[in-house]
Amino acid sequence: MTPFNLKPIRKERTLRSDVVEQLKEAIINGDLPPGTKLVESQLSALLGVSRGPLREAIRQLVDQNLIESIPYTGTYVANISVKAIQELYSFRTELEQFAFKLIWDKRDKAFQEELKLQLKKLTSAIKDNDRESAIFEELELHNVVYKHCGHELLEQTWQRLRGRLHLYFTLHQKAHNRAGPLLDAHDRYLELALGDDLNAMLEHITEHMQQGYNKVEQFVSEIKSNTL
Amino acid sequence: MTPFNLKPIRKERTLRSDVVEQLKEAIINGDLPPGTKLVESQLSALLGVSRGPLREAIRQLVDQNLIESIPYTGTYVANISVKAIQELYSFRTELEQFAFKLIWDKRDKAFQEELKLQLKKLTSAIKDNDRESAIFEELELHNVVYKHCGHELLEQTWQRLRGRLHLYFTLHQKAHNRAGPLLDAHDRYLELALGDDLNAMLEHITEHMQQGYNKVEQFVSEIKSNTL
DNA sequence: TGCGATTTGTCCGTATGTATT
DNA sequence: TAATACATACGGACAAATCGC
Repeated sequence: MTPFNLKPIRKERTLRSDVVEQLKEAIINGDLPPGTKLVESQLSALLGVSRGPLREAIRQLVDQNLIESIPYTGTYVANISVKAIQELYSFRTELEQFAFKLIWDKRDKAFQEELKLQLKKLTSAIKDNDRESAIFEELELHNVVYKHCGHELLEQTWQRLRGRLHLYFTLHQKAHNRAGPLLDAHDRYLELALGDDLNAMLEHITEHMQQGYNKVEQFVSEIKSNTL
Repeated sequence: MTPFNLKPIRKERTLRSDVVEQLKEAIINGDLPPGTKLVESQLSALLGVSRGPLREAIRQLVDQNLIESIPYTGTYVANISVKAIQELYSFRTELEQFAFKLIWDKRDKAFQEELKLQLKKLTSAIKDNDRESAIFEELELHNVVYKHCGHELLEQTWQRLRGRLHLYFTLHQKAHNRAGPLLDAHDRYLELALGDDLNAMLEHITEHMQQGYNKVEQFVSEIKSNTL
């Protein structure tokens, strides 16, 4: 621990950014289920902001694939589909493999410690049976990797996937009332991430993602077939 | 040619989307040089739209990395930097390799023909010494690949890079008054893309991108050192 | 088919917050 | 410190498009 481990002061505070955060939260937590129609007048009244900033916030969430927008018709919380999940996981596999290729020779002490710490947090959340935290810490674990790559474009792209991924995890957890996907076998992930065999790590990512995909895909299929 | 090869009617026509296109054009063509401050009141008067749609459009261009925004201070046309170019090219390499892995076993007649046609357009533009078109057709060539992958997330990510890439090409061309990067050796690209050796294609992409990066990086370094 | 209600898209005037000089 | 310029935000109004009846 460094003596002055200060939190970054929240710069960039605008109403728009606040609204983005709140809406994202609501979607990710499942308070606004997929398909929900977002009516501007209602939302602006609910949030206590005017339509201007709200519309700008919605635009940003559309870019993050959390909201779908049809001109002159309406905006809706993003729906889930097997194809979208397929794409998300296959794309994520590539992203994370790229990340490890980038970071491999730059894995300093700080990185290693942060990764270990994050795994502890995740394990702890799982042990406490705190599902919501577990999902968050799971994503934070991967986030550590992206953060340390020093590749802004990559990190930015990851952030744009993260919300959607979080949503899937939450839905999965709510549907089954048990731990979401990927919440185990993280020891192996860490071991390889700190080891010295890059190819083994890359392979593990492929398997890791495949496992996660299988679980999510299965449950989405169930939902879809139930609602027919 | 199919008998009814109708162009899709431009749905999604809103003032915002028009402004996005116009601003993107202006930035990409170099009419709005990097670093230019965009003053809302001036721009809205110039474009003949109110500040509402303009602000929403700006938000979208920020997400495409064509505009940088500092809250309560101003928005500026994105600046160029060696690091940004490095990131763009390394990331693009991964994207395009992923694209070819996806499309490899799905390369039907339509894909092959479209790729050939697009190369013709590019070659023609180069021969006519039409630099602006050449840049566009170059990007269109790669676009064909992404389009045929059937992977929305991938294509979307590509589109978000495309503007920035276009900007680099334009700057390069304006600075040197000669063809931008990557405007040769496309025959080899096509040959491999239609061939049956995926690994050769993947390797070629790495080299292809590396070449392009070298040229752009060099010229950016020149600019930077000139303005010291 | 048309009509009316609802909602989005857009404009404008105004007020406040922030950075810069 | 004050003043200026501009971004941010508000609220009311109207136009345009969609959808249900």
